[in-house]
Amino acid sequence: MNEKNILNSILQGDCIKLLKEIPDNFVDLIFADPPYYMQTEGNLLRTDGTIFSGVNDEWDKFENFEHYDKFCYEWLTECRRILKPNGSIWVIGSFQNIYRIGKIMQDIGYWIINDVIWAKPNAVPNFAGTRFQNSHETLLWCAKDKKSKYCFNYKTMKHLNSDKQMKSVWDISICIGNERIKDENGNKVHSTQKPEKLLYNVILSSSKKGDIILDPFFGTGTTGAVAKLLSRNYIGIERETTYIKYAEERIKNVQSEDSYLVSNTLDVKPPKISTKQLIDLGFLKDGQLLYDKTHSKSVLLLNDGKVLIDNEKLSIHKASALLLNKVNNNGWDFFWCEYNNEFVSINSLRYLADKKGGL
Amino acid sequence: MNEKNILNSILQGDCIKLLKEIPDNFVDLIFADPPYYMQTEGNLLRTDGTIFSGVNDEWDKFENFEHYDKFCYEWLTECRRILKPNGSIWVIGSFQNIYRIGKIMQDIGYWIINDVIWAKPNAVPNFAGTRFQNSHETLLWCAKDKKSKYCFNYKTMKHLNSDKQMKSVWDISICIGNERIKDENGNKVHSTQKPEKLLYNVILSSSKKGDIILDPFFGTGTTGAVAKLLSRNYIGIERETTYIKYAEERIKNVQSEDSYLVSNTLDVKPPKISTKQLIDLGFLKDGQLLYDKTHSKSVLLLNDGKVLIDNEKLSIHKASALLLNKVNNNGWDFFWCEYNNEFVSINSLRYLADKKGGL
DNA sequence: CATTGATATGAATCCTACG
DNA sequence: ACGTAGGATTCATATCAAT
Repeated sequence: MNEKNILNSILQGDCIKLLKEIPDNFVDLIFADPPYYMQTEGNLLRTDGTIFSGVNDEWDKFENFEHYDKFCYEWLTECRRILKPNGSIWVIGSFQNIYRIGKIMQDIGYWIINDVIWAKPNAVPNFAGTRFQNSHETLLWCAKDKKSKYCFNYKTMKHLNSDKQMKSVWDISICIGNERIKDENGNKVHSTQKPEKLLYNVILSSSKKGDIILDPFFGTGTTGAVAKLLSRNYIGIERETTYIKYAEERIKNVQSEDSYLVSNTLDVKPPKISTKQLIDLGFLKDGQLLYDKTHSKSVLLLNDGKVLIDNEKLSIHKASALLLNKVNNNGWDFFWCEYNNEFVSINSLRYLADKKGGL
Repeated sequence: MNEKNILNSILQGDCIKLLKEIPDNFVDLIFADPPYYMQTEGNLLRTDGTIFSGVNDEWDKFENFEHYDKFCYEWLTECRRILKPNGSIWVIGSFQNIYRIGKIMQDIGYWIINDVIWAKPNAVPNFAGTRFQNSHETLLWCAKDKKSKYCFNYKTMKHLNSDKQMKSVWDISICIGNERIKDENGNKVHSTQKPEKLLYNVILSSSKKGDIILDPFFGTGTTGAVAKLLSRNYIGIERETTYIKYAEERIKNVQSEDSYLVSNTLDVKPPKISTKQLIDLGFLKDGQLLYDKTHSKSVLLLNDGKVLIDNEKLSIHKASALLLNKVNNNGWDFFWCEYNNEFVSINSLRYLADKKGGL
């Protein structure tokens, strides 16, 4: 398999067979929406007598749990091999299958980072009044192993959530309206198309611009469409010709965004430049005062980059924590100073130094 | 074991050993809050330097998944034996353990009715910003097997939810404030005490007044307290003397409610009396007219309890459906008639006939 | 054009007692 | 076990027709 040619393309054929052809440690992120093995029987009638058209596809039929487990064990094992050491994987499912999936993933060696609940405000009701309305699905987000340094764009997601850290429960509507792909007769092309907002959260939170994202159950290509939107690369695997046809047309029409969200600017680490280096480069001066943002407290900067406070020599971090009556704090955001007649944060001087290539 | 003496008491000792002593098909409902096997290491520090006091109890320690699985397989197997054929079981867990529990339950033969998400509006935040805030736990609600006629008080729960059918996602605050049991030093007695509102939903939805409820991990007795409140019987199993002491004191102080909720009045089936029987008993008369509630449409009642509409002889259900342009409908609620100079629903006549003991 | 109301539909383990 | 008849059940949203 040519490793470059498969980027941003859909491989047609059997999922496990094609996964086996992809090299080790190749992708940054995997999103998998496997068959749920729903085990429904007969028709479900609404109270008005119409038939509810749910999932009745051949691809969702298995003989029993044993066969389903074996299938999942195999594709999940291949996915783990393909995943880069610091990559991560999302798998979506419902109560019919997700407990089997989760147990298998833990056994294989995946490390669960979160289980995320997709809460649907407009889920299908329970027509017969026989149980609680099943109004959610579950996503498992896992690292390749416990030690892996997976990607999580914490600040980006916090920013998207009104500056509160994002929770493990996501309220997202099901895929309906214009977003739902229909054929020439107006029938839905895929019985389980996922909403783009769901993939938007998944991809934006756990990958970087330019990353490679694999979807082994590509369907009508929601993963590919959102990957392109967010300037990530995708690899799709899908068996059905019809799904592929609609997916390709759909992705072709997507325009890539270019925004601070796409680049995860909020989560990009600041340049690694120390206070000592800022002194050496002339952005700070030995003996000057550093202030808090309100200009009400000050400390003295020493020539080794530490600061003097209450006759103690401390790092900017410990000093700011002391002033805030905390144990730890980020001094880069706390301390401000005069620079070229402006009052700026010392953190901004790091970006300035980095930009000027003084290092 | 004396079967009557264990009602509304706490059995002290090893969970599996004590479960083995309980007879087959003995309880109506089980609520289980087993150890989660959290696998946490070291201390978690808040940014203010204080230590977050999570679960660090001996009872949550296991050597590995294999040991944990074996433990769960055993207590879940005993619970299934103890459950009445139409009984059901709730198990609560988090992502660390619930996937193992769910898979084991399916393998044993339990049939998942719902998985319910307990969404916590006031969950512990993620202090390190390394993942999504883990703001939910998962409950598995299962029948003894696929064919079992489990109890679900659909209308009661719908009533509690502003007359919309209750969803699989429940917003409930974690157990804090006065509800949280503290020792004489003000420290929490149990590290994972569950909120009573959670047990209230569990017990009210899936049991009847007077039922027997078993909790094999009784802790400080939330299940017992809510069972007593709702006039159900409980059996607790707990190893720790301290927990038992607080649980007994707590339950002693609970006053049983007596309300239509406790009795699940909304879900009590109406008396099984047919229209034919109502005619025979004199509550309805052959040849009289039945109307819709607005008195705008009428059908003729025949001597066999069926009605005449458009020259067709139909059951009250099919006739009402026809008038509503539906396939099925409940005729008892649809049709009204004159009775003792009052305009009443024919359903109310069933209750009247039942009350008068005419049958 | 704005508003109202009828209709359609979505990953669903969707009835029960009796003969 | 299986068929049959009786009886009990739906929420949010999009679309489109009607006013």
